[in-house]
Amino acid sequence: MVASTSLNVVPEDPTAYKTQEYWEERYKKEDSNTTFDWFKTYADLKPLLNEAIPSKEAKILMLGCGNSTLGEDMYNDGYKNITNIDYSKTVIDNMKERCADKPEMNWLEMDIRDLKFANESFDVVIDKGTMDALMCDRGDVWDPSEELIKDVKGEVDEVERVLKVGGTFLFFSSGKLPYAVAQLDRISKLCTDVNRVQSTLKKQALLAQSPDCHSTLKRIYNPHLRHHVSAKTILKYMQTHTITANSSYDDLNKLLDDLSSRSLTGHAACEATGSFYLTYCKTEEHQNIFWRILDKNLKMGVSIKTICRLLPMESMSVALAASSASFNLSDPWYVSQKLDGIRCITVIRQSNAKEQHDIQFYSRTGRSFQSLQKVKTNIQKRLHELSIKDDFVLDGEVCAYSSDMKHEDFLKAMGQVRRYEEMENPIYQVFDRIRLDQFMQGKGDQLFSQRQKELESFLGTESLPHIKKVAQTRLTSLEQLDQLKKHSIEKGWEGLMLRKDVAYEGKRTRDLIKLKEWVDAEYIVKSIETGLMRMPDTGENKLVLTNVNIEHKGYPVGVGSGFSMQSRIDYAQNPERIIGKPITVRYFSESKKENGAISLRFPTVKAVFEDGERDV
DNA sequence: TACCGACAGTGGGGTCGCAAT
DNA sequence: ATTGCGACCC
DNA sequence: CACTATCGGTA
Repeated sequence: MVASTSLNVVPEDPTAYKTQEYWEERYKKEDSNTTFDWFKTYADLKPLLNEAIPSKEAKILMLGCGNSTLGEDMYNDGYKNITNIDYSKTVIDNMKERCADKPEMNWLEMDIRDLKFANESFDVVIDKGTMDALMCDRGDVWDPSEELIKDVKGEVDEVERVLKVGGTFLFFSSGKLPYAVAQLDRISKLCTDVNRVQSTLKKQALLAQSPDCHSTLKRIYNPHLRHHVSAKTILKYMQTHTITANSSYDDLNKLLDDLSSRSLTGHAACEATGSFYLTYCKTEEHQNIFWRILDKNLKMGVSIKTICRLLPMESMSVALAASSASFNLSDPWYVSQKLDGIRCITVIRQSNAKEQHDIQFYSRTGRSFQSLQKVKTNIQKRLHELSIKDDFVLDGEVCAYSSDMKHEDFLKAMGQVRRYEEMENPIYQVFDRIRLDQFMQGKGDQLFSQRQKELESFLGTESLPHIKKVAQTRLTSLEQLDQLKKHSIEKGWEGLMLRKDVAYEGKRTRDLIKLKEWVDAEYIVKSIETGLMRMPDTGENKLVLTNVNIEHKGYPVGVGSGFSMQSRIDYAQNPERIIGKPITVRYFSESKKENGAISLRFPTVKAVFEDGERDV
């Protein structure tokens, strides 16, 4: 006998499985010796059947037998009294012939919704995958059509009628959910499991145990694949537009890919996403997980770092400074100006193709900058002059300057660096040079002083346009540091950077320290805002204070950083304990927008004075 | 045991691109 | 031309 | 950017 390979018999339209025409055609085309089983063979089911049908003498009715071997296998197992029905004449004829050596078996052409048997004439009725075929309605198994309900009810009613009192209906279903629902279901369950455990090791173990979810997890946590639309936007859109539950997507990942690649934007994105939601998210569980996936926020205490350990993916990490630390002067330290610009990592690859070098600029988080053509041209020129062989990375800050060229203008830099057009007058202030392989590894072997020498030799003695080396001062005494601090304030610098003379490390480290002057001031809390936050200990969401609103020189400023979780909870429950009360806010400086509006840069709460007592 | 680095998750001001209005 | 949102700089 | 809180390994 030949087992049919499903490929050549799978219909283009899956709803065909419920039609008589499809099966008749299929059985006609196939060799009469072909067998086909949707799922599970007799060997799988034997223990179950033996338990459910203890008597070999039982009178058995097989609904929609098709060319399955189930009937024959049962016969060979001792169940002789089997009546097989199917609504395809072809298959019944074929089967009669095939089982000519099994005289006790009956083969009848019949519709399962209209049985021609007397009431109470069978001990056992078996349906294996037949109702599944009946239910092959495209899309929505949770909102079936009238017709489907009628068909299913027809079968069940008939079974009930022909079964003896106390008889058995054995119903085998593949229970297959639409693929997208199964995807959501898997992730949702994994998510609740992972959220429940606190230990990061246990979280990792659980994630490792669900390989089915890995492809989706990988794309959700990939920081370079953004969805460009949020749950909030879709929900809002659905309130003002009618969306039908007939999604053309059957794979969650495909929808997300189309959102990421901007194949879907604007209303089309809302339409497709909303439709997917209505089609597949029928339970609260599935709805929740869908929004979380869309927002790339699974809320289970796992983020990119943990996912990367399990499912390695390309990510860039750079050296970052700690905000303050005690440092031992016996170690060699270098001091330099802290520049108020935008971090820029330049990757320089010496391509084999003669004259051209590959030069790419990246932000601190690995997004590439396209606006630094002027810097690129000058690096290119320098590379020509030197004919350097190895690949390396320049690390520095892209700055824009005020008209007098005395101060960095951060907002001006922001307005130009991340655009597609060329930046007018970028000044790339370089403070480090790392060999590419070491940068990629996030760990090097050259000391900072050695890297500085290489940087100097690359940049040369005469100054290049648009590129400068940041001046480093070797620190010899604490008095010198105080002097430098004073100098920094006089010059109006953002602050100072302290560097230990150590090997490169692509992470936040205390070998690199930033020193800034902060301003403390008191304000009256005008109002508060509340929202949901995930409690780090339990993983539950609670209503808490998210931020307070104050007024600085008549302009509104929000402050949200600095509160402990407990005080957030307390103030959300008792707003009167903070509204109208004075608070201490620490900030870096005032900020001025083009329209003259004033605000505060990096504001944080330091103290709350509720009726004389201080608390945060 | 007490400390500390790595992670996750929360908040601020401000700018751009993009699509809708 | 303006508005609102998402993403991403600090 | 600043900040809080937790886990898990190390001093």
